[in-house]
Amino acid sequence: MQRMPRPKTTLIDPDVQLLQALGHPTRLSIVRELIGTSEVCACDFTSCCNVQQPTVSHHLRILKEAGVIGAERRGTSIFYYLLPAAAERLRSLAGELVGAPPLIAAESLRRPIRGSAAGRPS
Amino acid sequence: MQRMPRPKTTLIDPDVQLLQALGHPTRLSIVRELIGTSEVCACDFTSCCNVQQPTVSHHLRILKEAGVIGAERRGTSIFYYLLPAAAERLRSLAGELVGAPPLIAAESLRRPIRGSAAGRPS
DNA sequence: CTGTAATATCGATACTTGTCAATATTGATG
DNA sequence: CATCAATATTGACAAGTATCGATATTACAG
Repeated sequence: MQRMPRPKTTLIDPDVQLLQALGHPTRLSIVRELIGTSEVCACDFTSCCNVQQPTVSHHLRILKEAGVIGAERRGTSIFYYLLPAAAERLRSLAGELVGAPPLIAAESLRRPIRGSAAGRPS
Repeated sequence: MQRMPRPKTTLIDPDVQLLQALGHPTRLSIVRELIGTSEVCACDFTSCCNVQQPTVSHHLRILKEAGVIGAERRGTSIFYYLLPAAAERLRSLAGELVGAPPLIAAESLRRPIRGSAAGRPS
């Protein structure tokens, strides 16, 4: 049977893009190198991440397109820095995950929802 | 030329695992379905996410292994719920990204960091 | 204009992930 | 035990991603 080519998802959700950008060991290392510094030269990531220069360049582009980092050229070097908005967006996502527990919690006290007899871990 | 097989990265970093788990449109949809509810039956994700049952099952497993959701079986159904720890960990990551700005910020007020002419470090 | 240094892009390949059909497992019920 | 319903697992394939060598681009110095 012929398999239909899938509809192609075309990632546009910026939240997914942000999480995906951070969800790679090399890229998270890059980001962590940038924490607490004002900027880092692109050439410095080659050593810390154990990958070749084209790979570093590739990851930097992904981080930039996701809005995690910004870049500024100075001479032949390019310096990258963390964008504060990235941390804000991540924090906002974390807040979203918490939802609105207090009001719901009051309602759920009326009857045990998960585990009528057995309890579940909080 | 024969190309050496790469050393195999074997993802162990829990932060990367968390971010990767959330960094997929279907999985983020699943998570968002769970926000504000106490629990959702696995069967309900099939409709909301436009994928087949085995695919839902696969994503639920990934979310569970990343510590994002928990599960409880009741009869033949399995109910999933958000783990509060996931939001905590995400918030903590967001905080990490901010670094320690107050002390650094005071210092960086003395001179413009990314604007002025300067040689590259080290 | 030539050469050099830093970074980006291209092209190929290996690895990883997402998806579904088919099948297995689990739990309830008669 | 037979059967049904819900979920998980398996197996195969498509699509995506990561990586690197080679090469192009960009900026600068002479």
